[in-house]
Amino acid sequence: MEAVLTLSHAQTYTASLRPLVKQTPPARNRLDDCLAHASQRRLQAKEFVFVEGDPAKHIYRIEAGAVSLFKILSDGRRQILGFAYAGDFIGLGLQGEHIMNAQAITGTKVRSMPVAALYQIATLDPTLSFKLYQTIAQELAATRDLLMTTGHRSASERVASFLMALSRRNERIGEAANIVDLPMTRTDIADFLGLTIETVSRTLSKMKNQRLIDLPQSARVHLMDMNELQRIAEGEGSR
Amino acid sequence: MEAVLTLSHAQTYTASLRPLVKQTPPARNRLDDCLAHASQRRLQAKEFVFVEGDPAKHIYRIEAGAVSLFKILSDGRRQILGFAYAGDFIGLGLQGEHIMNAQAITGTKVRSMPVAALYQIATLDPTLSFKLYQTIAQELAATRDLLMTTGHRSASERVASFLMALSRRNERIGEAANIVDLPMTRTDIADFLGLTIETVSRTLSKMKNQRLIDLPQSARVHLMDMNELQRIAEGEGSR
DNA sequence: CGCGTTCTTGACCCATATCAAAAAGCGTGG
DNA sequence: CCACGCTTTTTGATATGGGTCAAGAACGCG
Repeated sequence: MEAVLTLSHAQTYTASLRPLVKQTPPARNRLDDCLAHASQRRLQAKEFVFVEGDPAKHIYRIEAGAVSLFKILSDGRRQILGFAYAGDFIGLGLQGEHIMNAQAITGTKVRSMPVAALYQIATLDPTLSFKLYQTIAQELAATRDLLMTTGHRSASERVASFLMALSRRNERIGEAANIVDLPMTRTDIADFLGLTIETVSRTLSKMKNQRLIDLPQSARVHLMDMNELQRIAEGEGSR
Repeated sequence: MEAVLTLSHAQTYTASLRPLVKQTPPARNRLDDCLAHASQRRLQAKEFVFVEGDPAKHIYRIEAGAVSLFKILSDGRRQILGFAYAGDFIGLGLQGEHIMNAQAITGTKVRSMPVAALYQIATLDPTLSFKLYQTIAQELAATRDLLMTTGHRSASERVASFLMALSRRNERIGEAANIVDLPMTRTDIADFLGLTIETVSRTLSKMKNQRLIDLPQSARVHLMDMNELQRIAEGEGSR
């Protein structure tokens, strides 16, 4: 438990910093201004945006691609805490060090700005502080959701709730709710949901056989029966 | 994911609002003043301090006893998110509704003050806002810890890390690190760690047989080999 | 002392992990 | 365009940790 404030990313699971951007036009403009001048970086899959222990001097906005956020346990096991996509902010640490790793899962573009600049904007626009507060509260809620998901649920429930979360995200950004892309590997999904890759794969295959989903490619899922998937995600399935 | 700020408790696992109280004498005094006048409530075991959905109008400081904080899944399963003990604050919701339940696990005394009063104190002492921010950041870290614990770990690892967390808390408040009280039931521990009561019980019995702990009473644990327990907690045990 | 609750222990079973190998993608270079 | 090798995914066979069901034992508590 670090003493300093370590809000260290703005995004897990389904949450997003988007509300911040939407709800405060002045801050949004200043942020965008700042980010427009900010340096852009291109990353290949598997490159790191930042690593646990790095000084948290910048925040990053993902322009394109996707990033996984994870911690490594002392025995080498990995827990992915969330995925961040285009439009999301990550690395929102106000001081100290990053307390997790951020790694591109596909080709990714990010823009970065110094945390100090964010501070300054927050000074100019006091509501931004509150928005930051909201963001971390949202993130806490997302982490709790994940905890509930991995704590007691079966493999089918976990996978179904993962797919439905991605579907809801698509809906939110105006894309087809019934077609879900999986830019992350099976290993990433497994480490997020607390399963093994084999179980993730088997569970998806089983859902395919049950005509709940289709898998035209391994990185693309068609949700055929979203009602049933939702029921399974909520634990009302075969249990 | 609620839109409003829903910092809804100040305490999970090992974290505590104590730093806030320690580090800001002016706020501390005002808080204490306010709490001294505040109404006290006595609760028996199993009585609720507040329930999910209640309007979050007050914050509570636990004067004596212990409280569990939990959410109920749609299928009835329960996830305990943390335990709060004397000195801890709970129900720190700034607006909206409580997003979890708080239930006494033993006879408990709490004092409450209106959230509005907290607001006022925060206005007088701007550092309090930052402390609140710290508190929620700390809670996020605690929730992530719990996620790491329940996500991938074996029963022994979970139980060991639970015991060591309680031991560290004892150390922090100046009590014997090697004697741990378990005011909560096995069911509570199980719902916290994502196990069943039988597995919790068996794991404790196994540790007793291995002379890692002693169980003079079911609610009291003597940590006989804290080094080994720590190793197990970190996943370096029999794995 | 007796009754209800909680805890412990035992026997069995099942979901998921583990180990292993085949199949499917996918980029590279000819 | 195909062939090659590497990585990722899928599928199969088996093992096992913890869940489930059941029955005692211990512990309050009136």
